[in-house]
Amino acid sequence: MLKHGILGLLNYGNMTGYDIKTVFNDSLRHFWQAQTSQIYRELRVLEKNGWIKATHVEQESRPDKNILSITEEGKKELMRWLEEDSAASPIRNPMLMKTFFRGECSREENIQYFQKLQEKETVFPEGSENTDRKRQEYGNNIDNPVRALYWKFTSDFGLMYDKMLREWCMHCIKELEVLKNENITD
Amino acid sequence: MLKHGILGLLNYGNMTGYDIKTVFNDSLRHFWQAQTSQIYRELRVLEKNGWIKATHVEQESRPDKNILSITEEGKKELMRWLEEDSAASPIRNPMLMKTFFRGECSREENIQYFQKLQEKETVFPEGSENTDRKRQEYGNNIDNPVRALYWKFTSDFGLMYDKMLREWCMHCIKELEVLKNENITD
DNA sequence: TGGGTCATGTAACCTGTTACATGATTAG
DNA sequence: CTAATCATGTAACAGGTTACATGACCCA
Repeated sequence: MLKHGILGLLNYGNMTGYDIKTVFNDSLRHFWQAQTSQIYRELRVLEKNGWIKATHVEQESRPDKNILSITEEGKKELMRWLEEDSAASPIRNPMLMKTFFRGECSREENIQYFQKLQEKETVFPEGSENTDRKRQEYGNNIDNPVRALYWKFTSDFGLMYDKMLREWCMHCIKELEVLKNENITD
Repeated sequence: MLKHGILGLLNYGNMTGYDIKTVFNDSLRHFWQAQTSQIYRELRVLEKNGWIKATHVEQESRPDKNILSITEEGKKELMRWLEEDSAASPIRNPMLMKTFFRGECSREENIQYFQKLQEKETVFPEGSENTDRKRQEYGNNIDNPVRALYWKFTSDFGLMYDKMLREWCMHCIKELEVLKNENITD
């Protein structure tokens, strides 16, 4: 997956490994994160597959860099991946795993637990005003309007997810509050 | 994460590795999936940590089995994990990764793409009637009402997620349809 | 007679995390 | 003076996937 993400970014234009890391961890962090160590490892594989090529550039006031560019083979592979009918994403949600077993803790503790969750497990923890500003900035920075639209789609998903998460937390809290009133003895 | 999930299940009662696999892949599949190979590997680690112990039971008409049970140390570790203020789940969404780069495909293809997504990427692909029935069955099968409630919470999350996913897909399709009408030339 | 269930695993591989390592320049 | 930025990685480990392997019993 990361392989094809990197390929997609290099299809937008040439970059260094450092640039790729920056784009993932700044602009795309609402759907993917990647460590530097993993990026450089995948880059080696991509190069071995003939999907990208590296051009070494010497610099004076900065460390030397490798400028990566996508090859024709790489573009083919990118399109193959995009059009391929991929399997559904595997379901594995650490937050729900813990929630499931939280029945072992007291109801009061769990009301607090859900209150914290709705702040902590959000895609955009910065608050909606801040997120709106970042969204506008990013939209203006992309020259290609179609690409800007698809970025917005992924970002919309994040906003809708966060809204749903808050609603779910409030729903769980409400059910726990009902229990409280029904049953005086905890 | 899987380690503590297994610990949580063994806290409910003794089980074999096979039972654990069945519970994960049947009743808990809406938030976690695990391969047999991984389960048996983790069981060895849990035993090495002294959190569970195994009792070998010989059988005649069935293969011998190892009945796993949680130790006092294991219960402590389970509670430590439950109460620990865990980090937010890492954000890594393969579906959004592909969506982001789908700008490279035609608008028509992408309308179809989103139409498929809302069926394919759901937590409960069986349809809501079927899911409702399974939810009731499961709820009735758990003798402990608190545990049944927390199972329902995780299952509610799945239903709300699926609803949100469908809304998001429809939202994206709508925006693509608007583009169609604005711009006659694709 | 063929497929599902019970029951155990191993081996190789791929993906992601954590910690470490270097080092100059530049902005506050 | 200190922190951030640019720029590259390695090593070890943890977690998850895929493929393989065995074998009896039971039900249709």
